[in-house]
Amino acid sequence: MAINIQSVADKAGVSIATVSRIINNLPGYSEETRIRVEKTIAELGYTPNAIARGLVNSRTNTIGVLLPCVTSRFSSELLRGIEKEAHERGYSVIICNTDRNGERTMEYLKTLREKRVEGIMFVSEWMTDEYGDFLKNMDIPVVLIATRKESYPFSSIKVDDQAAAYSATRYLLDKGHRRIGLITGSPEDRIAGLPRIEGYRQAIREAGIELDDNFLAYGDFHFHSGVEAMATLAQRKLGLTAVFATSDEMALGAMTYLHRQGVRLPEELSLVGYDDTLDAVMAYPALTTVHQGIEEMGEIAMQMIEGKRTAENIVLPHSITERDSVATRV
Amino acid sequence: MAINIQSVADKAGVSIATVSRIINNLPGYSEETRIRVEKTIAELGYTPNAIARGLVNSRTNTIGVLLPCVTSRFSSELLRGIEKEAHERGYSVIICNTDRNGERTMEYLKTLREKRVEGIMFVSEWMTDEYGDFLKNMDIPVVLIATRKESYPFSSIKVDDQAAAYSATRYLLDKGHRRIGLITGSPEDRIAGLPRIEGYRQAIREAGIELDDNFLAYGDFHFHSGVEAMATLAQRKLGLTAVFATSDEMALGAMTYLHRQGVRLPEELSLVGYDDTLDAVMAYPALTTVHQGIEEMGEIAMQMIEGKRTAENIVLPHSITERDSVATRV
DNA sequence: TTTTCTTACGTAAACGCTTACGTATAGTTT
DNA sequence: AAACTATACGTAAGCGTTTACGTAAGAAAA
Repeated sequence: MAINIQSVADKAGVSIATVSRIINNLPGYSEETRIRVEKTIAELGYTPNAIARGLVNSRTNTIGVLLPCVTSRFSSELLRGIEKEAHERGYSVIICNTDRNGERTMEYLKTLREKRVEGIMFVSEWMTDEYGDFLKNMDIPVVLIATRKESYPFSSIKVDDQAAAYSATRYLLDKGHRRIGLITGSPEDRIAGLPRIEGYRQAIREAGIELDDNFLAYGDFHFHSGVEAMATLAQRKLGLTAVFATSDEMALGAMTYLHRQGVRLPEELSLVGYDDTLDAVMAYPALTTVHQGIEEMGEIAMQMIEGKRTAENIVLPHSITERDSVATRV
Repeated sequence: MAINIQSVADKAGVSIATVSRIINNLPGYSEETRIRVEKTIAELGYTPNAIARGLVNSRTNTIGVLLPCVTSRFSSELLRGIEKEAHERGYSVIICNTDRNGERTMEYLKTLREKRVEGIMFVSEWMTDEYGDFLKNMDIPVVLIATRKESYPFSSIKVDDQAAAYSATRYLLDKGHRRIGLITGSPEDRIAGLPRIEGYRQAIREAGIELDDNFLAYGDFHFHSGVEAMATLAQRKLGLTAVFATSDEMALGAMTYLHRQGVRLPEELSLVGYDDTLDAVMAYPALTTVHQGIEEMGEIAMQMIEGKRTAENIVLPHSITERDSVATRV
């Protein structure tokens, strides 16, 4: 049988209460006993059982993170921020890869509830009523990352997608581009799809350019869809001088297509991405992109969970980080 | 107060034992009571407390994964495999980002021990005696991924680094290259450094080419070190026609440097990477690289943990996945 | 009819802790 | 000297489960 607090107490000749006080740094024992008990703890190699502890003080020091795709750079960088902050504050993080699957998501939610996690982060996905009701019922802090849902009392942290897309498009406009394509998520995607399309449209409209849906091509934010979307756009022969892709990965996809076609970047075509992940710096030419402090988002999310601040909605500032994928059009 | 098994029992007019039997699908109750209890469970929204459960049957259904860097593609893809298999088997996974920091690693190890995880995966890093002794003491299945340590009774799963590097170099040789540079980790790195250098050397030697340390440049497996290493190699004016970089990220770094210098790829210089992550497919030209089934490694690792198979050492096969970054030299 | 099984439960101990409360001793006040 | 206080503990209840064991009632076997 594994050694527990009782074994320590027995061997040290004290009660378990005293041992407990000592390991928890509470007052109520002499220096002498402290030394003796600590010595026996070391000798026995005793480790307090967090499960038993959790049972009595209903604390698990654990949070759960639900994300649609662990392998995306966005997720990785976010996770890094979350994990860093969590570790500093003594929390462990359980990851849940939902694969955008509703059933899977509910399974995870149930597991997290059974395991009594003390907070949940819900990343990048549309919050359905099923998830929302369930989470509300759990009655623990939940923070929505890169997504939002007004109708639930959950905190959220994100960038203003529409404003960010507006900035990106505007940036291209300011560089003299007039014929700007958009590679984007579906307009039915109310999180990362529609708002960015609207931001793009707004900028185009304001510049006095006529809106034309032929300038839009749709993808799923991943690489391959980016190459295909770019191919679609190219086939339409629109005389584009720039393209804004609403994820770095899709921008890289577009680049690959363009390279294959022998298009010189950025001389013949400028490209702007979205996210500012490592992909952007690793691209050639390095990608000018919409910066959102992804790691920072994770850190703040963790703080929100611990602060037990509820229903606070943070909109993080965005910016354009300029690299080498955009040329000025004279 | 939260509702527990007692509330359910009271409301349904049975004992907690019966409720327990019902939720655990054990025999010992009539169909009639089952229905009634299940109804009250639903009404009350009762969820069994995994913490309490864990306390009595000392099972947590949780494993811990220690990795040096969550943001690398290797980690992401591995994590995906682990997570997938874990979820299927009813396990949760706690991630621990060690940042290659010994102190941090020990902290995590201690936390994981207190939380009574049922298995630990240790990824990509050198297993020190401090870690090893600690893990051995925990007396739970541990599997070493992409690393190995004979002196401990831990399972491991990895590719034969030396053989893989040999294959990659040999591949280049077979394509007619004779002047092949190597961008690699430090020879002091006994996991991913030295063995790959040795594999490279072996192939070069076998081809009857004289070994020259000027053909080697060192990096840390990440992007920036790749561009710098390539710059170093270029400055030495060795007349290289090919370079083997022992990580995809470093290969992309090399590509970026070469693109900047206007070197045509692969016509003027061929490049081979290592890992076969998404980075390789997203590069331009798409990177020919050493394939290791990363996701599969994660899956198998999880199976090893659950199977409680101990001290089994799996060497996964590797292969070269050909893409567009290598030209044949006539 | 008596004995034996089976079914359908209930009781209570155990898992490893934390913590409220009690108590004995020694020291300090009055 | 009596009363009080502080210190250094120990006792035991409780956290929410699982499960070994006991039991009462009915069915089947003798």
